[in-house]
Amino acid sequence: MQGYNHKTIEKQWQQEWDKQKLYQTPDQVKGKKNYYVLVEFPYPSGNLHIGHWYAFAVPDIFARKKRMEGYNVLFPIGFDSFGLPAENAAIKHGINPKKWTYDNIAWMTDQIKSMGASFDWSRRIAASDPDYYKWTQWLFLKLYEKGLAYRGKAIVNWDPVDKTVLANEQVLPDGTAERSGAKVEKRELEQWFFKITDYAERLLADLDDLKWPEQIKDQQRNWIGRSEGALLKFPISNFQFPIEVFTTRPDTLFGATYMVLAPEHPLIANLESQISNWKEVEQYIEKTKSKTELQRTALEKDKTGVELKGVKAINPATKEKIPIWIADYVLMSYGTGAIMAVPAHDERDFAFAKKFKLPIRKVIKPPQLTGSGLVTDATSGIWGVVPGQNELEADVWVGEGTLVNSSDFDGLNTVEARNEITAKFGKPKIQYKLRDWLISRQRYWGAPIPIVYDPQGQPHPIPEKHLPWLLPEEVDFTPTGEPPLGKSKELKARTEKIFGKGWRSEYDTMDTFVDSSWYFLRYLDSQNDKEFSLLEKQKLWMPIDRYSGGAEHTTMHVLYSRFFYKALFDLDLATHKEPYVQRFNRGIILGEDGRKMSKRWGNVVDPDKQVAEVGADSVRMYLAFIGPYNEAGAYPWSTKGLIGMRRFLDKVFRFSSFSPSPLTGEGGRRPDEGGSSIHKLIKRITSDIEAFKFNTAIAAFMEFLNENKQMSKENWEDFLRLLAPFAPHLTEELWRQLGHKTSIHKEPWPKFDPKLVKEETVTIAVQVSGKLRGTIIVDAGTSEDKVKQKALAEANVKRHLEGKKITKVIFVKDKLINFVVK
RNA sequence: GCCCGGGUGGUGGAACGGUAUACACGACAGACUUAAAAUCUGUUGCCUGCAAGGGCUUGAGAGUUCGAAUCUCUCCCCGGGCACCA
Repeated sequence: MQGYNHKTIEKQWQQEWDKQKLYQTPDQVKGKKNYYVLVEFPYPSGNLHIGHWYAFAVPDIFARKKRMEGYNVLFPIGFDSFGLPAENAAIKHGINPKKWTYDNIAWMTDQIKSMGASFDWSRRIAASDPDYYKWTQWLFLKLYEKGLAYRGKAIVNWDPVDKTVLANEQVLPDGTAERSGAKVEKRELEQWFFKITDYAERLLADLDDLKWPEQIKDQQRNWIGRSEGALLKFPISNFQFPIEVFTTRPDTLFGATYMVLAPEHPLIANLESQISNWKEVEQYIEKTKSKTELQRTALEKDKTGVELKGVKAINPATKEKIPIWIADYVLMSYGTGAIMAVPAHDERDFAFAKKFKLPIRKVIKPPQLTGSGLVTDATSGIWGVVPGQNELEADVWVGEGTLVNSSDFDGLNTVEARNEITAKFGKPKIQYKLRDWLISRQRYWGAPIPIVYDPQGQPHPIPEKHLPWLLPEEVDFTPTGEPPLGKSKELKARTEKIFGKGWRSEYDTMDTFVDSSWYFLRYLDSQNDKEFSLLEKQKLWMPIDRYSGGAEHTTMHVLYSRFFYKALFDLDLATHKEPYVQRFNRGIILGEDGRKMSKRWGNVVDPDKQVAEVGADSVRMYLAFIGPYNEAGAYPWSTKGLIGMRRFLDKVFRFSSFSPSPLTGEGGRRPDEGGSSIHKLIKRITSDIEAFKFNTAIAAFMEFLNENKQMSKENWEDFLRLLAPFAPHLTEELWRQLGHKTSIHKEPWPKFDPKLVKEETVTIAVQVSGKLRGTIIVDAGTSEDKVKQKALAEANVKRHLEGKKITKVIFVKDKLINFVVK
């Protein structure tokens, strides 16, 4: 028997750790600093995926190492257990979503426990527990009081066959419903929003101080999408209200030759009596409504639009009357829903102007042409295209330059002109792409929004004493057009009993991103039924030291939870400005064929099966070895590689059996004579784990074992301590075999002696004109002169220096010597 | 189109501007075995040479430097995010 029996070992030690409550984390331990390691809590989909292992078992290495270093480490776990799949299972198979969810949680809990991760299960939470969502509702009410939760109209996807609202993912690219196949319509419904846009500036500015990977910060910046520009007003002839536009290029105002309104723009209806082609306009608006967001944007450059005939706008700078169009390339949801079109300096406006033969006027001279003498004359046909003659080849210049055809502003550069034109014709405005967070879901399996409506339809918050506002249990899921909660007799009776006849509860539930926006605070005080998370406890743990999760959550979950936390901070319900000190996005594990794991490809790796074959320690370590964990790469699974890792652990196991028994003193190992090598290993492992570079740490273990055929008991014990976070079961077993009565996981992290880390001898590269011609071995710290002497004595170096003159010698201590020759 | 990452052996990947290809997988050869598996040992970037050695090599091309996978510029390709955002 060459290998070890992982089945017995792993089960035995997991039970033992559980019995000893080894990973239960007290709020405070005297003399220990608190350290919070967080992984995103999983959705209880029903079965553990290899990705879950990657997400939990690898950061566990880090958590364990921190614990051994003497920190009081919180490494909690829970379930993000509200959401659509439970409800789909209910509709499809008639299973109760609650039963489905909690069965999954029970099953997955066992699966997660098989990892041997050091989670503190005593703090476990589940978003769908009334104990939990009570506080989700309570926090909603806090935001509502603060004016950060409001009701507004929003357009939703409506399935006319199933008579239900669909999530965007349930609408196929061709605009039909995934389930019913019906053509999805748009409906405007009253929805609840969180005012995340109020925090746009802080969400953006505070990124600067975070020590996160720039990539993640950039993605958030992009998503927030800050633009500086101006609001400008264009009067409409014979009409009292002007059209207001947002533009980032007020400097091009003199080139605005027409205007475009989004088809949904409210002004259009007010202008009906003046519009001579109203029928055509109406048709266009109808057509726009029937398009899905995807269809509307998929058409890309092929622009459509209709002129509002009979009305004109006035360019405030040139006083010219310019036509007004409506077109769906202008979005109601950004800026003011209207634009001034400057076809000479905007590619979209240019394409539109060409198609509909609208005038193009150049007002910016590109810097390249300055002084070239090529183009100076506005009548030459190259500068400033006369209305009606825009078929002439004319290019778009969207860059900076010098103003022309702009009356008093001629000659100014675009940057100056932006300020001056804004000052004269409008006012500065900062615009964000970020929209308010729509949290209403016309769904069952979520936290009910704690709002009731009086008989007049006015919303009222549900008083705190009625929380949790329970999700009704017996609900009919047959899609009928009525929201599931609207069909609950119990909910109706409950509402009327508490609030009075004619009152009704809100039927929508909250987006699950609300649940996950504060879960990390509940772990700190998971049993508290008086507070969502005691501030005193938050002070002990927040902010989170390391947060590791999927790259797909960068712009949604991470941004939402930052917003939530900031809002709580403003309400004195949180202790810091930012929740996460460090955030890492992990990569993904691909199938053995290099494709994304999918039933379709038959390349799904089942972790349970792998664990049964080679054990949890091998799976953990293989995943840690597959690539750098601090980069969000995509790594293909390799069963051969996994077996290779098992081979390494078997080697560790066999190595141990040669060690001297503390009882008998027998064993084939001599005391380590060098004594320094383990110190180098300690140094490497320590810094690699800290940097989340588990792959190179494991390589270091392998090298060490390859190089050291024998080892002192002390060094061997240090080796096991270092390996303990990676292979917690095997190291525990070997540790106990050495006679120790307490767990290796309670051992202190080995320390290295800086003096012993230094190499005694070093290999120095000898180069001639930058090319390697030999190596010499010298004592560390040998002076330039001595190295030079020895290097020049090398035969091969001599040969290359033959007949050449050394013009320069570059010496890098303990590294290299380079003779530059002529 | 815009914003980020990347491009290194047959494969996953290592390399503070200083000996490129650590570690692992795979492959090949040998030992053990009746045999296979397992294990152990050795070889393994490419070209050339009996050997010592020499030449080439980090997507392509240029530049900076005594010295570049690493820094700069141009281009090509791959991945991720955003996208008619005015």
